[in-house]
Amino acid sequence: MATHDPAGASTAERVEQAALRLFALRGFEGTGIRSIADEAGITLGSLYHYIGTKEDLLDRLMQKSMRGLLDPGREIVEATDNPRERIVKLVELHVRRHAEDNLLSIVGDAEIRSLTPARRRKAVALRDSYETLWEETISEGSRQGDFHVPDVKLATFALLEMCSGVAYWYSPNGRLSLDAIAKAFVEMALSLLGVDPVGTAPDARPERRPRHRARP
Amino acid sequence: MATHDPAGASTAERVEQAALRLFALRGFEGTGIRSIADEAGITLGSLYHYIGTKEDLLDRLMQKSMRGLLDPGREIVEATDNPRERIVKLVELHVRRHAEDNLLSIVGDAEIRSLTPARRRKAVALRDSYETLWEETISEGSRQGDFHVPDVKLATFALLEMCSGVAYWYSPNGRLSLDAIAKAFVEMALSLLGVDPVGTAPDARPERRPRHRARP
DNA sequence: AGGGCATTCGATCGACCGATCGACGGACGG
DNA sequence: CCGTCCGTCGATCGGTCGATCGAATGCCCT
Repeated sequence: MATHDPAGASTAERVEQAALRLFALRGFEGTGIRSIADEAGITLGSLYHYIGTKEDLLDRLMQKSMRGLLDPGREIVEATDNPRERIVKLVELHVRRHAEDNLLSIVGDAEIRSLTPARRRKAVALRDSYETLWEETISEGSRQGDFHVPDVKLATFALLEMCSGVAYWYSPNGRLSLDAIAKAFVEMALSLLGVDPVGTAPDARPERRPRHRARP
Repeated sequence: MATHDPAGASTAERVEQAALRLFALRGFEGTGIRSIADEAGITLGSLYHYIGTKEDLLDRLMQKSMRGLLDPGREIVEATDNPRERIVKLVELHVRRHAEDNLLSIVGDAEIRSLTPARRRKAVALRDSYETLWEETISEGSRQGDFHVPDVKLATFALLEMCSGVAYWYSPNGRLSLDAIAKAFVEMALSLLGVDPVGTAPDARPERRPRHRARP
């Protein structure tokens, strides 16, 4: 029942985790089905009682990866009016998922190309929907004068890409806690968006430090 | 002599370009040597008069990709004192190369994992050297009070990643010119770094617009 | 105790993988 | 006019790929 790699995981869960590790490490094409079976501790014949084809397995991981971003992303957009608050929550979501589920995120981001056309189209559609959440938020924020970016689409791509990179270097044993990392990325994102340092919170927080740039 | 895919390219050049296209599109492991031969317009047997092994071919592309960033990057660092000017030039270099040589950049960024350990170590060392140029620039800029970032290393990763993303969507026929894209990324990078809007150039340019501007 | 079913296994399939080889050919220098 | 040699080719190597199948096993429910 536990979703996070319990010691006594079922075989199906071990298979999925094994595939995830290997796909993230060596890529889909670079991973043989025998390696997956080995990593899961079963034989090749047994493996095929859990996966349909190798691509079915990838497709399921892919869906899981994108759903884990798109669904909470939509909730955020529906629940938040203010573009500034929205982008803060979107960045936090994106960074946290790319850190906590870094393997799934790597596969989701990098292996779209390994899907056959029909499935790739669906995956691309999901990704586009997710990116649209960001783009509309940034566009709205620019329209309202909260954000100041040279180009909405470029800012969207830049922001998404910079947050996705977390998946490639995050380690739970690293120098910074995930909270600290998320906070830093929110700060950098707002800065990139040209958000006026003063003022999201209407209730004035007196302890706010100068954030960036001490304007003399 | 032309370096950019002349119509009458030599066979060796056609082979390299073919491999580059395919590695960038399908990945190293996802590309068969027969596909490379086909794409280059020769037979499999002939192919092996130009490449050593498939990995030799990748390694050469890899070196080319990293050298194309590291060498000019070092020149910039040596020629520029001011961290602000330095980072502007580094961003321009990185974005321009990831756009103009997007296939080579994609392969260089994504296929390090496909190299065997000895070669991978060398490639990683080159990449680390390049990233150090950025990190030291950002660190120095922070020390001098020009930049204001939550964390130097996080800012380095964020900046590099956001600029690398250009390789995946740039098209010479796109909505924006490469000059415009580079300019926008410089602007976003400086904003992310919390650079004070006023004043890089000591010689006061009167026509400087309000940086982020509200477009009428 | 026994029936039924999910799970596992080893053997095996044809296709494709990266890589090698000897033969052919034609352009060019002597 | 002939020998040399670089580039090209088709054939072929052993190995690995993804995928399938029937038989054996273990477990649960009745």
